[in-house]
Amino acid sequence: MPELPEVETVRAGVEKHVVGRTVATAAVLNPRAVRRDLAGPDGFAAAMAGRTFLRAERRGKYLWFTLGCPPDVGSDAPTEALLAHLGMSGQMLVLPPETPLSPHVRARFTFTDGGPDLRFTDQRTFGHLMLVEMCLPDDLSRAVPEPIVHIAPDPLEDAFDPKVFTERLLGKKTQVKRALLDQSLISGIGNIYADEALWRAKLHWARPTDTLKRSEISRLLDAVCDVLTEALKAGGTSFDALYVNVNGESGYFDRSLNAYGREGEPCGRCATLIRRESFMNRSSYSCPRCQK
DNA sequence: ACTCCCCCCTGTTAGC
DNA sequence: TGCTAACAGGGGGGAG
Repeated sequence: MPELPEVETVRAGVEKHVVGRTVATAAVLNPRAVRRDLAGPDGFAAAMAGRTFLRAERRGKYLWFTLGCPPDVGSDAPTEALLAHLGMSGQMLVLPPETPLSPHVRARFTFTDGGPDLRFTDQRTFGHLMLVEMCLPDDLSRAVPEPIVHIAPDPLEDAFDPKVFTERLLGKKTQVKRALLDQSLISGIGNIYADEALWRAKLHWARPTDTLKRSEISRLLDAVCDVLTEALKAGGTSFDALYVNVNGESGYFDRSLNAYGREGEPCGRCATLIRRESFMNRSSYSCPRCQK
């Protein structure tokens, strides 16, 4: 599942292959891929033609490409971006134009240089694309696409402030894992890395946030940063491939997981068997001894 | 205003 | 063997 490390891997890969190139044609093969774009499939496709990919950026699990305008559009037009979320199964494939379309290609961009296509491929269609305006959030920290101004900074970006996070966390009346998954509080963490960070910090997922000590929050943040950084390092080895392929389930970081998906296997610290508990109609994995 | 939960979707797998 | 049901889970939006 694409969480921050996987999305960053995709961002870096796409940056390498499409920045500086100009879209010749855009085609939406499944309208659901642009369901959040008010212009609809035809409007989206028409508006993307002639645009130049300028920069590839990311916050949490969202990535976007700032766009240059065609020459006939005034340079004072607001900065726009192609915003993407990979959902559960989204991929950004860079492939030669003659490559046959796989059944799950949802949107396709060809380029004026005749080079490789960009194909948004998404088996389960939880991901989406939209053409949006950039805007500055209230704290003026960093320009982001308008639809994601409510998404908090992720722990690996400069705009992330541990003090702000700590105070907001302490003010919440919820469980610590719910808070980690709340993208408006801290972004980029999904079910896998939440369990991994909680295991490293020796905290149980159901711990009420308003009972956390500041030292525990600090430990948790360190664990979050460590696990995301290590996973990013492991996932970053595929940058040189011609296409950028992300499949969280077969990712390189699998071997390094200490809790997630390891029900019945021994804890790496104390050898107690890892347990699985139901949580929000999903699974939470933890060590019964280390994470009381 | 805040928290919680359902639902969107499809391929794989477990179970009867 | 063949079918159904559970499961994977990000996040919007509505209910409470």
